[in-house]
Amino acid sequence: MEYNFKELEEKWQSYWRDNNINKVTVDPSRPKFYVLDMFPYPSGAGLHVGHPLGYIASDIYSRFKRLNGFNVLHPMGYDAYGLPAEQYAIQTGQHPAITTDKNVKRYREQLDKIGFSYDWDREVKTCDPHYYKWTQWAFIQMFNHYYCNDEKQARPIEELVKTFETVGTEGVNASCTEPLSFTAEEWKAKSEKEQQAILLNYRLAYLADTMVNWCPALGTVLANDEVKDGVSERGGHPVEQKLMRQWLLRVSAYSERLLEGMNKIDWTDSLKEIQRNWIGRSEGAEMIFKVKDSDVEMKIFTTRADTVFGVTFMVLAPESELVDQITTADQKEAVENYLEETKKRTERERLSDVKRVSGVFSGGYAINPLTNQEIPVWISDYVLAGYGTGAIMAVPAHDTRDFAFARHFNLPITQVVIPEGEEATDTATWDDSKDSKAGTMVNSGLLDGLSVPDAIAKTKEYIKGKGIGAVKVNYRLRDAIFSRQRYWGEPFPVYYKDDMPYMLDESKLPLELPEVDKYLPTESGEPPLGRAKDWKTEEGYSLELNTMPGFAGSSAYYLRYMDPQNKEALVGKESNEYWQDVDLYIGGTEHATGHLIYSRFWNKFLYDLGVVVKDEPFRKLINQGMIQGRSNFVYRINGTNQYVSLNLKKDYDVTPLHVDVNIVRNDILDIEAFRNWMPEYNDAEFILEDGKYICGWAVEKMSKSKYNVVNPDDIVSNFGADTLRLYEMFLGPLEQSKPWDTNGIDGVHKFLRKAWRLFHDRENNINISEDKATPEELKALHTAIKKITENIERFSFNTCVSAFMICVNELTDLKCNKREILEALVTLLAPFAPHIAEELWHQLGHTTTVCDAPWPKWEAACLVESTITYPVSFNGKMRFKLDLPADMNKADIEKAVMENEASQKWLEGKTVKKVIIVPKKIINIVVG
RNA sequence: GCCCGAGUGGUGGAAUUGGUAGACACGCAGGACUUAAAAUCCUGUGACCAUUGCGGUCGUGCGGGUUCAAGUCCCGCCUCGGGUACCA
Repeated sequence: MEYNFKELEEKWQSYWRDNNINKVTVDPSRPKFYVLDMFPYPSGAGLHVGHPLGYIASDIYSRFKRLNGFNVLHPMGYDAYGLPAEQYAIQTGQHPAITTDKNVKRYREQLDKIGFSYDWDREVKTCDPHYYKWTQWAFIQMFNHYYCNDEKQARPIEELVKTFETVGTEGVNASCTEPLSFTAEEWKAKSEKEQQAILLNYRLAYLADTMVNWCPALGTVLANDEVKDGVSERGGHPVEQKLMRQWLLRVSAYSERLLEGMNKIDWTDSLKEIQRNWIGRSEGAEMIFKVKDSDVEMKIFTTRADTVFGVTFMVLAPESELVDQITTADQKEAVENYLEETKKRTERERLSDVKRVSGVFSGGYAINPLTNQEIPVWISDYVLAGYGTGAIMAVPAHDTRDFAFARHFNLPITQVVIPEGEEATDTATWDDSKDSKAGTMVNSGLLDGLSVPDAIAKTKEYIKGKGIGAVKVNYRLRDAIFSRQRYWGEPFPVYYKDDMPYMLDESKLPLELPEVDKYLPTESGEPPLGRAKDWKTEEGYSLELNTMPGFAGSSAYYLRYMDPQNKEALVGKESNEYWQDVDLYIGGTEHATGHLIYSRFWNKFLYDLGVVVKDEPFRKLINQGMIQGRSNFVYRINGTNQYVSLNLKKDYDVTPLHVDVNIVRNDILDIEAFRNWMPEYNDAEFILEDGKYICGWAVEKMSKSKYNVVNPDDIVSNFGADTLRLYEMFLGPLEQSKPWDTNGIDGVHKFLRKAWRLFHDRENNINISEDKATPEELKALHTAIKKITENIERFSFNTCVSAFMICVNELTDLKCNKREILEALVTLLAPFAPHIAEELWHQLGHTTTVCDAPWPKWEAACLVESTITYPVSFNGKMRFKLDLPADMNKADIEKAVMENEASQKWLEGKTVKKVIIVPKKIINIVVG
């Protein structure tokens, strides 16, 4: 066997391991580079061929940077807490730690076979107490800090306490759950418990009664980003709204900084856009509407204060606390019925039923502060309690939802904006609200005749001046619910005294996850930790029963990799100052609104504390595309055990059935393997075409049930890790989603064998010439150096592989076996196919690893052409090619073309209007 | 609905700033070597017309436009993928 990938891959993997080739340490004499893959959750199914796509890309880049003299940090670890292991524990009674351990081992085996250059000494696991100690530590810090809006950073809570003691809330501008106001005397008069309750209103990690997404099937609450389309992202179970006392992180305090920070990071526009939408900044005004015959005031948020003359009713969210205060006696029953009805609707029903208009009149009236008009106050679930103030001014003429509501309940509609090029019309004739982004104001008193932007500005001035409102910026981003009623997660370092939460002393960390007899809630409905024996502090205070969510452990793991063994700190100063931040982060786009927001928040908080030197954790981020499955089908003739080949199926009545893609090659079914696949196919019969059974195919999600899962281990054992690596890259651009189709893999495998043969004679002996390279050979090499270097830098790995193929094809044609050429070629190949490169490098006589070889530089002198093959076009259509000296000037080129025999046919009977010559590119002659 | 992204041969894809559309592979067809197979190598391969040779016409989702020249830029649509959605 000539290229024995199996033998040499095992050999070099153990060489790298035994010689600590991938170990990195802080080394200020060299520039650092930090390449990170998104933390994988080790699932029971193991890796399929889609998972390593990003890992291969990041590994190529890491190795490339190392060859260019960088000290590269390239770690890997596991996001080991999670629901699947716990669900499995509930079913089987097996401790989730055992399941997790098993899965981690399997992941590691699979990863090792692909030849990644991870420094495994830095591996972290979120469920390891040495690791989650620092998750708990960070939580304590958040509890002990609040966010100062003036200084735009987190400050110690003691500072706030001091302010309260001296001046009360006077001058305090802090992020809080609800604005409070008290004097120093009032503060001092409060009990310890009352003071603690007030501080929770400011802490960055706080306990509050809040509406949560409760998932009964999973027995836990979920964060907003864990709910998709009203069902849980994991498992797809229904989710309902429920009021519960929960831990939250005040992520919303950092909204503006999270938004601003995106201007200085190199992420894709689409990903930044997703985050911007999720943060949802909107600039508008808060306005106060007095309620008639009462001292109740309604505060509303609007982005269109200019349309205030078009307000014909007000709407409160059903959960708003003003509902009680505004509802009149005679409407009380109707309102209560409505509240009862809305409460029963689950989140899912509400979402699937968006068009249904519902609501009830409260009986109360508000006064429009600009017109002094009385306007009815309604209650409807189309207004959300969680956004703005939970109350709106309705402008039915210019808002779709308000319009639908007004029509349904027969409320008046007043037009206040005339869109450009239109006339005012009777709103009774409208089918829908009118767009009001641009136009002229009408029916608007002092705003009449103004353009929309002018009117907005004028209204803001007016309400500010009159003290009836204020300019305000609102964010859609909610605080993150941080409690989970589950077992398999980090325990909170929290105990309760007099119903108030207190933090454990840092010296007590880590607070380790206790054993429980079952992984289910207790009979009284408490979370699983309620089953733990002696789950209390030494003093006898009971400990928190909730655990932390999945994103807790993944929010600062990139920092821990910098200094994973540190017992004194999450990350040591020296390590953090050296490694700074992640230079390149590769992972899927599915974390756009979860992990990538939370870890940025977490990092900014640590930055405020002075724990880390960088404000943003991930400098450049690339989203690799998903690898979809490519399913194969056989066609069973209905009612028989007979299967008909793809192109003959139209003559029969057939049912397509998924067939395991691993027994199909180039869409041709291995009939014997099919018969042995499942008992029901043992005596299957086939109708063949050209003696073959051809399968149909389709692109679908890669999943067990579709029998289209391809395992990287199988590819490695059939073709080798180097082939797998090259092929995953060759499939297409990294960012693009594409189906996995093993069909093309022969091409890259053949390429590696061809490359091998450049170095060896027919007897497979190394055969290298020390002669000087010819210009042709140098040109082939330097073209490849240039293309591959530039393409790695712009993450275009698929075109790198083509460049390799072209180079090896050319060198094969030139029968080149010169050291001068081949040594550089091996180095270029090392990031992509490290095993074969290491083998050839050693066969070339080197005794140290190819991982530290110098990256070749391309030389312009080797690339210059003496002649250029010009495409000659007439009226833009290429007609023939013409070889001309590269240094020929325009005039001579024109002369040469005009006199050329091939031109005459196109010039005949025509006049030349114009001749365009772009030197070294193209010649175009315009004739008429 | 709104916001992104993408549509190129039978397939994956290439064409970096407007300059030879289809690189590089897969597949397919034919051939060489071989008792045979595997492996390897060679030739052809966008469509249509012509095929005795040359050759010609069309062609990057659709319809327009700018330009000597458009896959690439502009305008209007269509389809697919992703995100988000009573967010005032």
